[in-house]
Amino acid sequence: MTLSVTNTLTGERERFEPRNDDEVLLYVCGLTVSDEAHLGHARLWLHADVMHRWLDHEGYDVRHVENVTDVNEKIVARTGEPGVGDTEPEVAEFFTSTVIRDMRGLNLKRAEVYPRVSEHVPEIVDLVETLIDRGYAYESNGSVYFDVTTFDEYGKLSNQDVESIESQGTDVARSEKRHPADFALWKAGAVAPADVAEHRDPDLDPIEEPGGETWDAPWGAGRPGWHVECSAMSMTHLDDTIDIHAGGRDLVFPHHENEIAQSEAATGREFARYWLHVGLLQTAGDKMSSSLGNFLTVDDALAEYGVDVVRTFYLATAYRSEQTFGEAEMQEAEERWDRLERAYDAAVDACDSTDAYATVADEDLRDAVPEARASFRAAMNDDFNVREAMAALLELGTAVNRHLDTRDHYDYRALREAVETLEEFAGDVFGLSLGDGAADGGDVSVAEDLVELVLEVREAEREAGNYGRADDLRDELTALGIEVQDGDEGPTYRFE
RNA sequence: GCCAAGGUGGCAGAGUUCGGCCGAACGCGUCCGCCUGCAGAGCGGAUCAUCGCCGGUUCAAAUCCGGCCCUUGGCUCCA
Repeated sequence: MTLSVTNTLTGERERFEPRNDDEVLLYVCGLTVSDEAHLGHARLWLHADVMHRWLDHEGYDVRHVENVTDVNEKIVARTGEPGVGDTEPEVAEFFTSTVIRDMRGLNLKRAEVYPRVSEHVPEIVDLVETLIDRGYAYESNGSVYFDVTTFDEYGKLSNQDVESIESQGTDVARSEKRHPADFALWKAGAVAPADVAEHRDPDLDPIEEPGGETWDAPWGAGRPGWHVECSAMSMTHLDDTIDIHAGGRDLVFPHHENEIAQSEAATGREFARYWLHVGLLQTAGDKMSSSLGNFLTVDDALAEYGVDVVRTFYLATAYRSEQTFGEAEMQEAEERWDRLERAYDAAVDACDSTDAYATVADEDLRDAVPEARASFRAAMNDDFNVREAMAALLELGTAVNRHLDTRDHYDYRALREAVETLEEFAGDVFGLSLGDGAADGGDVSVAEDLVELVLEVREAEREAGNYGRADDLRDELTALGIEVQDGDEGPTYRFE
């Protein structure tokens, strides 16, 4: 069973064959740290994370690099905001710290490195010089532009002709360019007040002076253009040619198109073998976007739903499709996650119970485990079809529940294999926290003792026929986030 | 206008790469049954889809071909 992926470059599903048999170079286009991350950004992170985890699981050594763009007009636009920072580096550092907090909160596997643009200016300057030397770029008025007419394959990623691409940039920039589709590799000087005005909070004082960091270059002081960073950092930290370059679908043009042009023009080699693009998160018809103001931050979402529900939400849709965010969708995610976790918990409890016998065999459950494993692997290898893979896990959960429901004595071996399968796939590959649901803060053991004490009292009331009192106790526990379930062998409970 | 991605049941959303296992998955919702003092969870069952429209190819199409309609994204900062 081999992995196949949908490559934007060819528009087709292709068998995934990395440059080296056992190593995958993965570059993820990270975000510009000019604001807190929202659920749209997190969707890319989650899918990149699951890809990383799956490749890991399949035995590849994954070298994952994810950039942090800390040089940008929008960051300059926020300088002087109370509590954020006075300079471009301060603002960038502030939001970078929130991004790292969010990534941890989402239980993402760490990338090998999170390179910052501000620390790679020398590499960027080298790249620009190379492009000028090789005749692909030209200096104009202190800025440097990539000449799209010199790169025959320009437009190959987004399937466009150079002539059909409308001109980019401001009037000033256009006047400096030879071809309207040429794009900036280096911008002369600091950021002009006019360039930040549209990003500036109208309640704050407008920025009057040119701002932001500048660096010296052979063409004079200035700032990197907004596409070179990824080329330079990808080649610096990985290689001239990498295996997977992932990003949001909105980056196909111009960002990724320009990355290909500048990288391949500079090295003469293929820049990335597989281009994977994650569909955008929609909210009620529109994409979720900072500029539209219709977003929920990662931090708020984690506080409201918890990491497992948020991850399960993303696992409900294949990465390349668009996904809709809404209250109903989050509730469904909660149900799905609860269902999976309950089945897992039930299987663990059954394994530990005295009804689990080594001599009992349930062929249905024994068959269900390898079936689930095979389905999961097939789904993941089919362009990371996470929803299909989750379906396999949920079906295994149903098989476990059915076994527990219909048998007096449990098949220990089959249950143990089911538990291990869920831990391996739902836990390691999907990054869900099975088995440690109550482990987030507080003195859990005391809490458990107290709950059990309350339940003992409640049982006494039930036996005495005082159901009203018993129901009150249950309601109060529910209000505290403790779900009580009465079964044949007394009550069980779990923390929400 | 140009480029791209989509249009599948009440919702959400797989399946389209390699046509038949799709009489359409998983889940949510609704209804019934089992279980239960009740509830919940679980299990069983039911409900619910002429797979955007029209035409074509084929023994066979959600899946291939052609045309059309609609939605979203990109072409300006954007994951």
